Amino acid sequence: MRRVILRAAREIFVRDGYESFSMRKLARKIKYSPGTIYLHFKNKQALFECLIDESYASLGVVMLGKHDGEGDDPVKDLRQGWRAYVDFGLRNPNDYRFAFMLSRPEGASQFRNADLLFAALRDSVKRCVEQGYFRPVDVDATAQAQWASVHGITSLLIQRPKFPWVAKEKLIAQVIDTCIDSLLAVPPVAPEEELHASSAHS
Amino acid sequence: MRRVILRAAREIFVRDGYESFSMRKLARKIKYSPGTIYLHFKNKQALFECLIDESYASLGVVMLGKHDGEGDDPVKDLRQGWRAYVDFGLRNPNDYRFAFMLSRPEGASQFRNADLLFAALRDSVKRCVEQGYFRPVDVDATAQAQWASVHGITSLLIQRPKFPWVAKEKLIAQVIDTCIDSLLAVPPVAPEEELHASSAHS
Amino acid sequence: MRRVILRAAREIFVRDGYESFSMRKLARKIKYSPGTIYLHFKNKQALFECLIDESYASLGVVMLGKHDGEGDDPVKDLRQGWRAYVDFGLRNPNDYRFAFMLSRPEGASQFRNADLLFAALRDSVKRCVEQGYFRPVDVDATAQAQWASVHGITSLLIQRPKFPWVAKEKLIAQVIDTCIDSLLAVPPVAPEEELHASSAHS
Amino acid sequence: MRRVILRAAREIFVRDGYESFSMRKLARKIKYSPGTIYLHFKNKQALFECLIDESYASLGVVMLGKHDGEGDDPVKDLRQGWRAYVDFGLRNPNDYRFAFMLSRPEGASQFRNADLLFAALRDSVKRCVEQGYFRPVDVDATAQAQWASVHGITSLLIQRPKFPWVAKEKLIAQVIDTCIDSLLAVPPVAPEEELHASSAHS
DNA sequence: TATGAATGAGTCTTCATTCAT
DNA sequence: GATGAATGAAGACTCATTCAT
Repeated sequence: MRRVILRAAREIFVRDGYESFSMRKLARKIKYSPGTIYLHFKNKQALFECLIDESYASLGVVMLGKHDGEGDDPVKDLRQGWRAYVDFGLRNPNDYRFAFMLSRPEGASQFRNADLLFAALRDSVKRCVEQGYFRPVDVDATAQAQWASVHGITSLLIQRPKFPWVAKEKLIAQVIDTCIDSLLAVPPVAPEEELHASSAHS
Repeated sequence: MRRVILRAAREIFVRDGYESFSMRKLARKIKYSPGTIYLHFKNKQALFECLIDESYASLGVVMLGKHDGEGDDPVKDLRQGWRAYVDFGLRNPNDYRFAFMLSRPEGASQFRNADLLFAALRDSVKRCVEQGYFRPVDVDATAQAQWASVHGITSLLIQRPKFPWVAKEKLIAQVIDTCIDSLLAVPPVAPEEELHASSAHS
Repeated sequence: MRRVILRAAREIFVRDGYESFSMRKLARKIKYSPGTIYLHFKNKQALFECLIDESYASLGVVMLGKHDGEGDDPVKDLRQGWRAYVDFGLRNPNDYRFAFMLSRPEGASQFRNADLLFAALRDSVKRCVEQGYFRPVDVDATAQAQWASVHGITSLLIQRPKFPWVAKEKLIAQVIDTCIDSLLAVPPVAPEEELHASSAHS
Repeated sequence: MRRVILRAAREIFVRDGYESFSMRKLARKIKYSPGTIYLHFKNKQALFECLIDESYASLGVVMLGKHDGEGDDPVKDLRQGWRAYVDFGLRNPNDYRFAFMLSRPEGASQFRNADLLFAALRDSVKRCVEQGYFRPVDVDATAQAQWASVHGITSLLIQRPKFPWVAKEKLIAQVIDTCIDSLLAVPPVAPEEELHASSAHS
C-alpha cells in the first residue's frame, strides 16, 4: 500500500518532474482521496524522503553490482562503478534529481542508504590505494573529488540535454578516466591516441 | 524599469530561494501591482530566462575577469578561472542554481550569455593547448569535461552543505588540479605528495 | 467592498455561530472566489479582529447613547448604560460573543474601540463619585467589578438560554442594582418590598 | 475505558485548548484507533457533554468542600464557596470554559451534575436567609444573580488575561463582597473605606 | 472490543494571470 | 504605463465519521 503510493509518486516525478508534483495529483493518480496518503506518510516531506532514500538504494545496487564478485582489478571495478553511476543517472534522471539535485529543506533527515552508498564508494577507492594501484592519496578526499566530477557530468547531461555536447560517450569516459588515471601508480600504457592514456605522472 | 524588476526578483531568489519566489511577492517588493510586471515580462518563465541569462553573464564576468589582458601563463589563468567559477557558485548559490541547476521547461530559449561564457572557457583551454602547455587534446571535449567536474564540486557543495566533506578548500583544489594537471605536457613536480603540492606549482 | 465582506461575515456568525464560520462559506455567500477575500483582509484572523472591533463600536454606541445629553443624574445614566449593555448582548448575542467571549489568539492586537468603551464606562463611574452620588470608592476597581457582574449575567443568559432562570428582567435588574446601590452614598429610599432598596450602608 | 478516553480528552483540552481538540488527536494520545472512540461515545458531541458534566462535578466538589459539615456561619461559607469557585476557574480555565463558556448545540441534554451544583449553591443562600444573616430576599433570584456576578469576573479574567485589570485579588473580593454584603441583614462595619474592610469582616 | 483503511468534505491560503479602467 | 479587482485552480493538510474485518 505504501508501495502503491511510492510507485505512483515516482511515476509522477519521472513523468512530470519535481516541480509539478502534488499530493492532490498523487491522490488522483492512485484513485484515492488525498487524506488516504496521509495515513501512510506523515507529510509530503516524509514521502519525499522515502523516495529519495529509495533512489539512493537503487543507485547503490547499480554501482555495487559491478564488483560484487570482487574482481581482481579494483581499478577496473571503480571505473565501471562510476560508469554505472552515470548510466543510472542518465537512465533515471528523475531518480537522480531526487537523490542529488533537489534542495532539501532544513530539518531533513539523513539517509541510511546514502551512507551505505558513500561508504562503498570510499572502500572501492581505498582498495585501489591499498593494493598499490593508486598512489597513496587521501582516500576520503579522493573519493569525494571523484564523486564530484562524476556527479558533474551526470547532472549536466541530465539538466542540459540540449547543450551542444561533444559525443557523450567520449565525454563521460574522459571525465571518469581523468579522475582515475591521474591517480594510477603506474600510468596506463598508451594505446593509440587515447585521451586518458597520457596523463603522465612520473 | 525592467531593471528594477529584475533586481528585485534576484534579491528575492537570493534571499528566499527559488521555491518561495512568486510574482505577487515580487510585485509587493517593488511596490507595484502584480499586473505591472506583466507589462514588462510576458511570463514568470520569461522573467526567469532573463534572470538566468544575467547569471551566466555575472559568472562570465567573474571567470573572465581573471585573465583579462594577461596571457603569459594560460594554465594559471585557466586554473584561476575555474577557481573563480567555484567561488562564484559558493558565494552566489542562488545565482548558480539559476544558471545550472534549475530544470528548464521545454521551449526555453538558449542564452546568449551562456554561449559567450562557454566560448571563453573553450578559448582558454585552446590557448593552453596551442601554447604547448597542454598535450594536444580535443579542446571541446576537454573544456566540457573540465566544466563538468568543476560544476560537480560546485553544485554538490551548494546542494549538500551538511555532507561530511573533507576540508573544502582542499577538495576544490583537488578537483581543479586533477582536471588541469592531468593534461600538462610537462607534469608538475613532486610526484608523491602531489595533492598538496599541486596548488602551488610554479 | 470591505463592507460587503464584513456584513456577510457577520451574518454568517450571527446565523451559524462562530464555530461554523469559514472563509470558503463566506466566499460562497458573497459569491466571490475565496481569493478575493484575501485582497481585502490579510487573514481570517484579520477579518475577525475587524469584526470584533466593530462589535465594540456598536456596543459603545449603544451604551454611550444613553447619556449623550449629559443627564443631570449620573447614577441613572450608569444604570441605564449597563442596562443597555445587557440588552445589546441579548439582542446581538453573536456580536457579544465576538467581543467578549471568544478566545483570542496570542498575538491579537488591542482594539481602539474597546479602549474607548472602557474609558467611557470608567468616566461614568467617576462622575458618580465626583458628584457625591457614590461613596469615594476606587473608580477603576469599581468600574471593572461592575463590568464583570454585568458581563456575567449577559454572557450566562446568552450561553445558557435554557437554564431555568427566574424572570430575566428581574434578574438583570437585580444584578445591576446590586452593583450600583451598594455604592450609593445615600441609599435609595425603600419603596415597597424592593430587593435592592435595603442595602443599608451607614 | 470510557475513563481512559475522558481523562485523555480532558488533558488535551487543558493543554491545548478547545479549538485544537480533535478526535484523531485523542485517538493518537490514547494509542487506540479513531474508530475505537466511537465504540464508547456516539459522537464528539457526546464526548463533550460527558466532559462538561464532569467539569460541573469538579466545580461542585470544590465549592461544596468549603462548607461540608460546617454550618456555624453560612455567610462565611457562601463567601468562601464563591471564592473557591473563582479560584477553580482561574486554576482550571479549560475546565471552566467547558462548563460555562462553550456554545452548546441545540439538542444538548441537561447535566445532572450542574443541577446538583446549583441546588447546593441555592441551599447555601437559603441557609443565609433562614438563619437571619440575609434580608428575606428571593432565594432563587439571589443565587442566580450572585452566580452571574461571580461567573462574570471568573470568565473575564480567564478570557482576557491581558486586560489592564486592577489588582486581581482586590477585584475578585470586591465582586464577591458586593454580592454578599449588600444582602446582609446587619451591614458590615466601617462604612467608608468599606471596600478594603469588607474582606476582613468578622 | 478493536482496528486499519478509507472517504468526502472541508480547512486556510497562495498562485499566475487577466482585464476593464 | 499602471492598477485594483477578480478569478479559478491549486496548494498541503485535517476532520469527523464509517465499516468490513
